[in-house]
Amino acid sequence: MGQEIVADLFAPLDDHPAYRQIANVIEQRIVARSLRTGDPLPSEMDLARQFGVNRSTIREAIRELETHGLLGRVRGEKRLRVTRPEPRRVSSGVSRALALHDVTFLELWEAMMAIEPVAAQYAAARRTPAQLQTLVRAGARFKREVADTTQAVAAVVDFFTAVAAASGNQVLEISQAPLNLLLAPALTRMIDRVPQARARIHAAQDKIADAIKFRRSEQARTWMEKHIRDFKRGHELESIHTGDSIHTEGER
Amino acid sequence: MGQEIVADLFAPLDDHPAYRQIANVIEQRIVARSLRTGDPLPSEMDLARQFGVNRSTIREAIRELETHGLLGRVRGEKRLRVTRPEPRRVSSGVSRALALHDVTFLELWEAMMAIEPVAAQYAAARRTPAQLQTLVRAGARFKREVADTTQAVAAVVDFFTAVAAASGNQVLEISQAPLNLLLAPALTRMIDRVPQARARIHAAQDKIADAIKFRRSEQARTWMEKHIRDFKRGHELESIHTGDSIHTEGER
DNA sequence: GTGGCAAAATTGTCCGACAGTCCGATTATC
DNA sequence: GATAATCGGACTGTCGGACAATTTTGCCAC
Repeated sequence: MGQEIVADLFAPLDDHPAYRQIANVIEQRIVARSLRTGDPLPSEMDLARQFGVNRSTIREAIRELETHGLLGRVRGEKRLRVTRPEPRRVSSGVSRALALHDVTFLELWEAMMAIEPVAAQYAAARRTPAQLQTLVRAGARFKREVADTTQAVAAVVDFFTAVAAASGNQVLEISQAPLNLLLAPALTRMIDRVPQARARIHAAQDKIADAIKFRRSEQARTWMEKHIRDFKRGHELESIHTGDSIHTEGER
Repeated sequence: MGQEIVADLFAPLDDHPAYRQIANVIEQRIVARSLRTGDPLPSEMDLARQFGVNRSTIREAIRELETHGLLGRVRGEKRLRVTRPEPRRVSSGVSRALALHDVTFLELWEAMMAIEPVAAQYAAARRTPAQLQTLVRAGARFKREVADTTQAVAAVVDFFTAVAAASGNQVLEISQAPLNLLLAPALTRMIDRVPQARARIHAAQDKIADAIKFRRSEQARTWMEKHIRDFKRGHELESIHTGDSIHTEGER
């Protein structure tokens, strides 16, 4: 705590290995749009020649970009091409990170309170018919599958995803996505232990979907707020929670 | 657009290459906490032996996990160890994704409106003295560097980061982080063209910092709202914007 | 232009090698 | 006895070459 803070005279020079440097160079080309989405990447041997390194090195660099979702290949194709990172892919990384950081339910809930109502509000204003439909379908699916916990939880997640997608705001959408994967385990426990949860969720989804359907922004927002608030009450009711972490306990 | 949507009967089996399979296996071990944070990974040759593949293959798998931030090495060390993905690292991936998706300023702004005020509110309630200090420092830095656009913008970003960090909510923090990298370019343009921007930013930061200092949640939230709203006005004033995309135009 | 086919190119994986460096143990020094 | 210098082993980063499987391409016939 009380250690002396002295401005270091020299910054630690971190020598990036070649594969990382190469990855960075290519990445910059992509974000600078010098390589455009859909463009095929030169062959590995070609890249190796251009960068003056071995093919193995190139491959390691490429792996890096591939996992970032900046490179990918269309099914059945061999050549890599520049790809736009899909929200789903990116968000899964975020939620994995959050899970490893042992976020509490309260943290998740607060974030949901911040994002979901706003998303619902904009969704009411901007949803397309198609978006409305997937949203309604998710609601219907929940109603149909109430009995099957796994399915029901998946439907809830889909509902939130649909709302976010309908918001017509990519930033909100991608901000919301990671919350879903965190919500699932918590919701699963809750929905099993709190009897009235299912009914309340169904009712709320109905109201929200209606509001979005009839383009009532304020209502959509308000109902979504109530909906999320309910989650917190449900979680408190569940109350026999062993720990604070959302994360399902790993084995010793 | 109007293409038929039929639920496929069979999912296309994509034969994951070995390096991907291996990456998945190790990743699952990590999220299941069977490999715990800080644990050193076996040597590449050892892993190659265990998985029964060549070291090159192992290396490609490892690259994948390394870029996800699940593996890393402490400076100057050679062996990889299991790491917790840092918010910054993860968020940079998200904002790169968003940048490639050509988010508009409005989208960014709406997301900021959703997240930042809430973060400020919780920050007022929960900030530690240290967090308050870094926050105040960022504000001071802005004041000091108003003349230098680059520095000033960096200070603004730092301010937001500090607020989010002080919120004591990891989910909010990690949700907020990507917004910063998107904000920077937009803010840079704005701050240069709208004369009164700097003064207003400074005033707002002062108010927000004060509210957080004296633990006034509502004030913190309200002032942050005003602050963000100002950005939108600034952006409208700037108005000679060539396109909607935040992204600085890439060359042909 | 279309279809079909063989050749060339490309990817995934393997093997072996070597310099540079980090780590741990051993030995030398105060 | 504690600390500092030294040495060998273990690893990583990178390289070169190789090969099967599969995709892409060029070409020819229709």
